[in-house]
Amino acid sequence: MTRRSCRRRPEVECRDCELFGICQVAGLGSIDDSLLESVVSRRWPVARGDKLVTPGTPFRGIFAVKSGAFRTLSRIGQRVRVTDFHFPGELIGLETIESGGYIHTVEALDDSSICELGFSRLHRLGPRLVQFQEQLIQAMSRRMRHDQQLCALARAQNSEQRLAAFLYSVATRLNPDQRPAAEFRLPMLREDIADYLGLAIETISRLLTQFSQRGILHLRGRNAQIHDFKSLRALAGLDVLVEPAGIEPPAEPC
Amino acid sequence: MTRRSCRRRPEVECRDCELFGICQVAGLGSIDDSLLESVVSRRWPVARGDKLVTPGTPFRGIFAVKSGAFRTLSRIGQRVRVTDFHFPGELIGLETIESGGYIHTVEALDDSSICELGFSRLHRLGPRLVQFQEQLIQAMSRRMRHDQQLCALARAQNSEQRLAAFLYSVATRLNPDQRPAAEFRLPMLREDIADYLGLAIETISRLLTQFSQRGILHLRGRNAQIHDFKSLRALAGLDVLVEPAGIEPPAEPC
DNA sequence: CGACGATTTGACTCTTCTCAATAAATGTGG
DNA sequence: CCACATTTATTGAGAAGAGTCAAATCGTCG
Repeated sequence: MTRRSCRRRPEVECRDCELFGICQVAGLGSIDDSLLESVVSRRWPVARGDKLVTPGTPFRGIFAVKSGAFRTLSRIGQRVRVTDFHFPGELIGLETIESGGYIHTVEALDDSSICELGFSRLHRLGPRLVQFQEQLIQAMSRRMRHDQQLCALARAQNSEQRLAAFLYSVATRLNPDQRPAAEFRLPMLREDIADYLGLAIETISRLLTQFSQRGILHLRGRNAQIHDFKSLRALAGLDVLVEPAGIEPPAEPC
Repeated sequence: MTRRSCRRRPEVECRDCELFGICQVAGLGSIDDSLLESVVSRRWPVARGDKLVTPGTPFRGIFAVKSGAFRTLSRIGQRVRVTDFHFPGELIGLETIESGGYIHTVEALDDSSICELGFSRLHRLGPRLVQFQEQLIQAMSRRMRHDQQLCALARAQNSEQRLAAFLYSVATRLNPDQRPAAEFRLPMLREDIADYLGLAIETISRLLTQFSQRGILHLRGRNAQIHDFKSLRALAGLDVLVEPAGIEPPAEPC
């Protein structure tokens, strides 16, 4: 295996993938491996810049990012904007199950690889279909909660909080153990971040310089280093006053 | 039937409710009505200001708004903010299926009523469980798509677009036929809107005055009238250039 | 090395927020 | 049903935040 300079292409382990519960139902790692193979297409490579789906692509199944990163482009009125990012272990296409066709574009930000779970082959699961659906419902529910939190942060009052929350989120999602990485590679352009957060690219740049000067984090090109997690969390509005353990909060709003 | 002045309390029809597909599986309107009754608690009244769930409430099932309106309050860091609204026909609690417990507060903005679908009684569906789950997956998928669109609009560059998109969304969601109503009652305070959109309450107020002066819409207290749908859609960034019918868009980003 | 795209920085403008003061609504009790 | 108290909404003025345009660096890749 060749690798260029320090660029590894980390691949998420199946047990850290949102598809895992679903793959397990299909017999992942058991004697029933052939069942899994017949439902999930594993590790399909996607080159940087390639489009996984475009508007009009019919829904055939959901994808799980195995390595790399993707961005979703959506048409908002006359303008095309970045509306989502997808990192290893995350599912793509959940919002399209019902409608039957994609309305946006999903594009690889890096050379990536994905697994695909074909919905047309689900009948092969036979009596395991109920368990499969259960797993899917749980994955969707988890995702909805996550999206809601992210969405709330993206609506935050000021740009500083939005960017801090975004970086914290990316640092966390790029790390298999779901804790923010101290060092990582930002797969998207400043322009993508600006677009996604609804800010000007110059604002992003200035904030990054400022964060760096304050010793919170440092971005050199695409290489990111977080120096002060506590401050970053605070900026992002993620810090919660530590409640005395064991004491239930009263039945008051949040 | 008595009604106070012009204030009806419109109740959504079952066929316009997101729970409908699910209720149908359980035999809504068929000879099997008793099955439905044993799974869905129908038309439970909730007084204005009452909390449907608070942080720590265990998940027992999902709710469907039958009449009235609700808001979701979430703790974002130190601050409690409005993160969602729920109108007749919409489901509440989908993001909590997986985690087992609510982390936010859902509060009635008006006297309202809801149906509850208890998850502990699902086994009574027997062999229909597969169809039930199918319906639930579709409802969740639909909701994810909707939330994504809303979220993208809420991140819009300027306050004018955000507010226009919000009002258009509310006008649509308050109307059973899913087209924006020309006249409706805004169930939430300006403060709720400001909080939800991440804007100052004064900004909301000024924009509303401006919209009114431009003849787009008029808000007197809580009574809203939309005069110019086209302009409102344009402001909200919802206008799409009409593509020549029958011609597929090229495989380009959106 | 050199060219091109990406990012940063500066100067200036426009938008949105904050604080303060009114003005409407809404609710309450007589 | 009216007067008063309270909450909610609007308006104004000045300050801070974020956007725009233009120019200068930085980085990457052939």
